[in-house]
Amino acid sequence: MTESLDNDRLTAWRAYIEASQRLFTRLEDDLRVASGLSFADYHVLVLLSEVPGQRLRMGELAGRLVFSPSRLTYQVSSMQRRGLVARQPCPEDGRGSEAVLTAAGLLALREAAPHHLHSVRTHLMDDLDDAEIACLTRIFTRLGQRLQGTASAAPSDS
Amino acid sequence: MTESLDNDRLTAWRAYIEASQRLFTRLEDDLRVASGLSFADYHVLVLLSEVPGQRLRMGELAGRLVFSPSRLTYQVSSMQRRGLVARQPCPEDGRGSEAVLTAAGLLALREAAPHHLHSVRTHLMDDLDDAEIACLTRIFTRLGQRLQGTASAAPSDS
DNA sequence: ACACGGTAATCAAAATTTGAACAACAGCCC
DNA sequence: GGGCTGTTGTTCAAATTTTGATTACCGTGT
Repeated sequence: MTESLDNDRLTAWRAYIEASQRLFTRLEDDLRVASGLSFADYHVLVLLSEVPGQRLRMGELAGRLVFSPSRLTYQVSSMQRRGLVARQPCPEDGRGSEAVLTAAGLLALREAAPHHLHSVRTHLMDDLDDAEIACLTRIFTRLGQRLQGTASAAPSDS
Repeated sequence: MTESLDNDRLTAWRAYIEASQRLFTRLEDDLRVASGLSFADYHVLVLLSEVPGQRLRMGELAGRLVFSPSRLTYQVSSMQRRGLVARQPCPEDGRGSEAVLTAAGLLALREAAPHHLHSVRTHLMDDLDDAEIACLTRIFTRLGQRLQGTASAAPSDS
């Protein structure tokens, strides 16, 4: 039973995974140097800034960040300590709580965004032509949607 | 000076990063369930298995894995405990040491590979047509090469 | 041979992440 | 209302990762 990928696909896979690893590392370094934020910090700020009321339920936030619940708790606590977000009990559901963007958080985001976007352009986007952008978008949009639904762990057979 | 990405590029960037995050998480889960190996374990085994003598210097290995030196030390120690690799002093350079693939390690790789490749196919590759494969390869091969050389942290201006 | 500046890897302590167990609450059936 | 059962978040301990020294060794110059 040939479970292996053909050569072209294997090549694609390896290139993708290694370059992505390098890219993420590089972007995170740049971001930390420029603004003292981690990638996760930045991502939280972006998500909160884009939603009406600048607030999000913990679970919702965890889902979008692809974070485990306890990791999110830690992340938000850390940002709370630094004044970037506040934590408030959820009005509609007494169990829940929501993270709210603070003025300081918004400021930090405004401050960091130009550097970060510049970094993304420099390391990735400026090197891609329009066709490649389109291709990238198509592939990963589809992939993202497909991975949303399915549950984890589908061992091939055995 | 508009440092922001145009809309198409921003969309591409977001799709890419979120889907990649999800994909890596999923693949790692699958791999762990199927064979008890972490992604890093697997990657180490692959790299070692492909090189003549099945051995690699610590630094070389760290470079390819995009790991910090001390993380690699920990990783290799862990695999050594489980018998997947051995650690040997480097003949040519008394400072160095090299990780060597053991029989058990090779076996573990042979055992895990079909599951993992199946997983990669299922979650990513089977959904891509030939043009997309080609595009993916082109983009990330180029990116990987470009990121090899450059040093980190290039703050935009300030 | 001996000291010097530089590199490879490890070690110890601090920070982060995971996974299991837990507390507080919602929604529902009786 | 009172008792289940499933959610939502948090907490705690253990495992992992990072950071900053520290050790051992190379190559060079004296």
